[in-house]
Amino acid sequence: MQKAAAERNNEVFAAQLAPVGRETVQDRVYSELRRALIGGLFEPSQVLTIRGLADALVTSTMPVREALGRLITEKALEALPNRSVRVPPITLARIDDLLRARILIEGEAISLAASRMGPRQIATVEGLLREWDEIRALKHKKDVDREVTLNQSFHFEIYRACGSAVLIPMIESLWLQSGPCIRVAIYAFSEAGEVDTAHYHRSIVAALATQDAQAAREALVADISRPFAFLRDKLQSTARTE
Amino acid sequence: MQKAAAERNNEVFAAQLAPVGRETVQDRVYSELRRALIGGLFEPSQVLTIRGLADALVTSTMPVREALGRLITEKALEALPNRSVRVPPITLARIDDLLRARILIEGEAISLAASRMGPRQIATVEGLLREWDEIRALKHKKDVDREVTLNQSFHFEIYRACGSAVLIPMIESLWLQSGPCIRVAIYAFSEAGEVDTAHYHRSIVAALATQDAQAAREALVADISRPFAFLRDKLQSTARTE
DNA sequence: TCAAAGCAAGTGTGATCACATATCAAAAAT
DNA sequence: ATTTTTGATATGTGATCACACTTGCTTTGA
Repeated sequence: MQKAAAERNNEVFAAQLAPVGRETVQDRVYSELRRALIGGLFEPSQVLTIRGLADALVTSTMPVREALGRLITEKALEALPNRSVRVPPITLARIDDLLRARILIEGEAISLAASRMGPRQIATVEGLLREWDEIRALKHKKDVDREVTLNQSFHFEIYRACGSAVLIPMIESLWLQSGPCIRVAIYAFSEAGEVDTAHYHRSIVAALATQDAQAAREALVADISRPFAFLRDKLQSTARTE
Repeated sequence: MQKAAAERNNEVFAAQLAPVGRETVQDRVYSELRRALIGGLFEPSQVLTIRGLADALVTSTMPVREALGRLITEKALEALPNRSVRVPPITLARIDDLLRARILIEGEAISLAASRMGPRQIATVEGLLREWDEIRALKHKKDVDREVTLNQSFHFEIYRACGSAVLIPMIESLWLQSGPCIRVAIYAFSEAGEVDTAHYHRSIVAALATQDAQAAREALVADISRPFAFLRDKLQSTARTE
């Protein structure tokens, strides 16, 4: 029986075929909504409807409602008593709460990663840094989508190295929750004259290269604290404008 | 318009009617599965089927499949490539991973709670401690379900006081993931002659009463580490027996 | 003129059906 | 006797429908 299976596998391997995968529609909807949320494509407090999203994504309601349910349990979306769902509004208490949790968990993750990243992984994140420099040199602005994606790749490439199957999903949940806030902060940055984001990332990489866990943690804290602090100020000054 | 609403409210309040609530079937299924998972009613590696659960819970498949999807995103259940779902198996790496995350996050939560719990909340958890003593004095054993519930109430009564809407759902997810493991540990305890669990809880309460965050954190770490260490030893000695 | 009732469109929830795939045991072939 | 094939059963996924509830606007009545 095992011999037969091995033979069949050889047929496949000989032909150099890659596994085709079986992603469901629900998975695609879920991924798409995640991407939109982390990228801040939805406004805080925006209400989402099942049929509206199903139309926009060109599917039926079924995959959408299940994806929404999953996002609600991750606190990426919020179920109102009306049974409608919206992206959670930004409050001062919430951004402080989110930042504290991110410092705690992402700090621990990068601290673990510091002693586990080989030259191979260091090189990968350095590559991402260079890519960042390139797109910044070329275009002057407005490629914030690309920047958000690159930032995400940079951080998660590091977190993945921490080797914890428990912490990583939690960090993903935290990013999902801070996504809508962060986008607001990014816009605030670009209209306030941007500070050099890459600088923070470079000091993170420097700390990782020398396996200095404490320095890496501190550099990371500085990196993620900045947009939150910015957003906090902005929120306090505008007071109530909705 | 507001006046009219107020009048209607007065009618209701006069009659002393409580809001009736609108819990959906899906919510009930979800809660029930959560309870079962945290209580360790499912075996690690056990496969769950939608139709099987729907029959057991006397509903249709629809609420069950959505509840399962939510539990999968919380890592309380695991989606196999077959598209079937099972409760995650126990491995040494996983219990170490879970324990580390729980120490990190629950430690932070209790540390925050230490400075926020008033005499009111302290009294509540002391009440839970007394309740524990009572059921231990009466029955000699085998009320492990009651004990599990009481343990859960004790911890979450404290965590709720930390005031973080971000950390608490994460802790719930961690309990969901460690539930199946813990039950194994509890059985191991009862056959190995039980150590006094209440002792650890009492030192937690003592630390909280004096608002000593560091002591509370240490006592908590000792409390939650114990079953994991026990389970770890058991797993290593039995080596492979499945 | 304004509040209350009524009506209509929109929305979430749960049930049921159709279909593709997985699983497993029995039968057939080597 | 072992392996392959085959067929029956079980299971997850997505579509569609019926129903209840919400919401906002229009109409009615004072």
